[in-house]
Amino acid sequence: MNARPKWRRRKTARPAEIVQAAIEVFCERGFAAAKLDDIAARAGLSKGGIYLYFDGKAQLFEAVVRDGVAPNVAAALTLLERHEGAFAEVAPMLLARIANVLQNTRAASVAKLVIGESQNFPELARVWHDAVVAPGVAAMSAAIARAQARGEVRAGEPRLYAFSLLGPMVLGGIWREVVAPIGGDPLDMQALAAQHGRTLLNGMLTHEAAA
Amino acid sequence: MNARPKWRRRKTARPAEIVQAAIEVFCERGFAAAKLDDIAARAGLSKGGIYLYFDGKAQLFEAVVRDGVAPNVAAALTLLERHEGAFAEVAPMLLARIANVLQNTRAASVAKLVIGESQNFPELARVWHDAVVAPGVAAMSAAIARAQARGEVRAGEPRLYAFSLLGPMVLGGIWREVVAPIGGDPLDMQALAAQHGRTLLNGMLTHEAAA
Amino acid sequence: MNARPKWRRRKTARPAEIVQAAIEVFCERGFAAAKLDDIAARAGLSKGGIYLYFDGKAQLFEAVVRDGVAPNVAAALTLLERHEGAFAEVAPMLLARIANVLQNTRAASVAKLVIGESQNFPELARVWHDAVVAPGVAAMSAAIARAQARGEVRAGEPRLYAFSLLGPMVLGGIWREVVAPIGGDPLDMQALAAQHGRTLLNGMLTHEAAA
Amino acid sequence: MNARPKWRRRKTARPAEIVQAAIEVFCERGFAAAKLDDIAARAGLSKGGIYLYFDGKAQLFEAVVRDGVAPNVAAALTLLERHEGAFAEVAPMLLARIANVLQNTRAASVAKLVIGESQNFPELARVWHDAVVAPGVAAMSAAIARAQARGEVRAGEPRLYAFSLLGPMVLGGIWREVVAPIGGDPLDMQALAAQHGRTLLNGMLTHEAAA
DNA sequence: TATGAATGAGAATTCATTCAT
DNA sequence: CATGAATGAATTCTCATTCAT
Repeated sequence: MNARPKWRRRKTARPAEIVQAAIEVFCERGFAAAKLDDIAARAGLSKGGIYLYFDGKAQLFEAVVRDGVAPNVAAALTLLERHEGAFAEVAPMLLARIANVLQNTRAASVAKLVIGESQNFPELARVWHDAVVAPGVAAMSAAIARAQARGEVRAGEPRLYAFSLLGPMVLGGIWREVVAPIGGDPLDMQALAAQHGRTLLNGMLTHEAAA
Repeated sequence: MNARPKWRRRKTARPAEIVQAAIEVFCERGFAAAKLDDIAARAGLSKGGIYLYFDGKAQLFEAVVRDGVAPNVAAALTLLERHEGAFAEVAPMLLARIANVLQNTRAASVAKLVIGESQNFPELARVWHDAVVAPGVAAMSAAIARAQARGEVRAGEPRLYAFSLLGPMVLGGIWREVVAPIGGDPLDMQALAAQHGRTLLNGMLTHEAAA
Repeated sequence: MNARPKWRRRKTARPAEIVQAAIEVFCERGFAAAKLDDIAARAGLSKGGIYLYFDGKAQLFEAVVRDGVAPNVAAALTLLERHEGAFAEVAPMLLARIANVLQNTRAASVAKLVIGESQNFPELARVWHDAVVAPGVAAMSAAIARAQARGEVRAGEPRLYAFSLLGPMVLGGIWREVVAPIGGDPLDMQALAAQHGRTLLNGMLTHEAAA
Repeated sequence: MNARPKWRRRKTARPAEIVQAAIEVFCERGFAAAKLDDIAARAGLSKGGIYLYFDGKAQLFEAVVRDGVAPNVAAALTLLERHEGAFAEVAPMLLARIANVLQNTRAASVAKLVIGESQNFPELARVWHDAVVAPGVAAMSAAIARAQARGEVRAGEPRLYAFSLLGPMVLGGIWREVVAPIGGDPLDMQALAAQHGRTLLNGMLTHEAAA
């Protein structure tokens, strides 16, 4: 009677806790199969409590996507834009960082989620596009274009080069998410990043840059 | 009294019609959000009728995956295994073919589906792995290893080379499925295949083979 | 082309075959849980074929009840009415016959069925009442009343005597149907009939008749 | 806006209310024909609400059987086991009590239910057997054997005597459940208990005990 | 804030019945 | 006569959302 209330969590911490729990459950089950009950249980509150912080399942999903990918992308982008060195130096660093993020964060899971639900949540896909995909591809393309202007990279569509560079990492992420869990051969993302970087740069760089 | 029967007897054609309708609906909505009612309506029969041919939603989903991807993969594999020419010739053909399949069939949609539901349907993911992924990667790696043995391709892990080769096409498929529909810049798959093939081969081939 | 039709069963035999199959399935599952598919399969025709002979599930059920009990009751009744000997002779014979019927026919199963579905099928219960129960109790009571008139049986309500006589056999039937199948101690119906007959007659008969 | 809340919080009372409603509906319709909608309506909540307290229809059915019979049986058993008087005194009391229970409770209805569904729910039948039938018959047989040892009851299989004693009451219960509702002659259970007790004891007791 | 009982709209699934063949 | 594909109404069970407490 005299004492401590049952809940001790700071109200400011709650939304983040819920999102964290939601990331886990959505990633494990997908949007439709995720139950608010499960999310609430993992977040340590009641189902109804979620509605104090989010308007509903869809809104919670949006929050998950925003919080789950955007930060990592932002970090990668600054790397790209700020770095002033040769493309042959930046590219491997970027690939290694992507490999690292895909290995150590839920980014791949969340991306998978967005991919799977993009038809059902077009607004969401748009958010993701505007916040993640478009800036990422644009920054990448711009960096490549600058490298071309500097004579480091051969002629060619910068955006398609960006696909060449990023595609294998995406495939690697899918592999880790989907194939490895069901018994497929495991994949060393760092090795992939290294060999792919080496090979692709070898194909992209001009003779002068490669020298 | 004047005419049309409520239904027509179509025993042999039905399963394929249902699977076709199911592919459409599952691809549009995802597994959980797909309603048997919709599938039935598109297939031109009643909801209950589906159960004459399939044991339930999950079984229908399995049929969709089997029928929706495997054939295309099989075709690509034979191309790889049968072709006796130089790797520098086969690779571009293969990429072009993949671009073609991703543009003109539902393979990418179905793949997206499997990726999204692989946790909820591990058996399904396994089927897909055994029928599609493992053979594809294996054939690709083997072809690369043979090319290395012939002195055409530089040293390097064959499987990682396969990822380098296929990854951008996968990314392209995702782009077409997810990004383009919500207003992202459209992507020319053939151009991607061409430029990527050129660039990567440039990086993979030995000096002799490149000559 | 030239020869034997696929079906050889005489059309006159069909209804009985269907009823026979229906008795089995209804007794095993109860009315609601019995599937026409099962009945049809056991009867060796298609589900639709049943409708050539019966108007529907309920009508088939009625036929089952009529055919499943009435004949045995009729036989027992004639025994009761025709026999001119002393009650002390008739009663044990009757009990033995009942024991025999309950052991060797589906009468108990069908009775259980009617008991269970009597609320859902009042007409059915009525048929059963009019054809089986009322005549049986009436004949029994009349025989007892005659025996009382002859000074063989003590004073008392004849109908209640009938309950005393028949009740244990009914209980025995239930035991065999319900308790024995799930591991209850088996019951020797003949022994029950014998001991019960001896004991009850001992209590019913007047001193003169018992002498 | 003027008032009544859509629902009231009644956590502790709910299960009993639901079971009560379920007893009614199951007894009236049988297991298969009983609709959860009806049960919910009678219990005063919505269909989905039942699932807060029971896992499904089958589990609710089990609860009904447990709550519907066991208590009455327990009471009867204690009567049998505790009473120290002569069998000639206990037996009529027991029969009168059974008559009373069958007249005033739903025991007969529930028993009918179990009998009808025993094949479909073997676990249920077993519960009923273990909780009701076996102990009842055992206690009865033991009491009779003790009476035989005291020289009150004639030689004979105690269990068969138990059947002789109880059978007519069971038949009476069936009559009230099945025959009376459809217009059969009503049955006075107390009169049956009295006359049957008198008659059967007359046949069971030894000369000394009868004196 | 927080709870969790209650709701109610849905969806999958079953199966008696019909009817074109 | 017979079939069995097709129907569609009925029913169980689920779960996001609400709201009295």
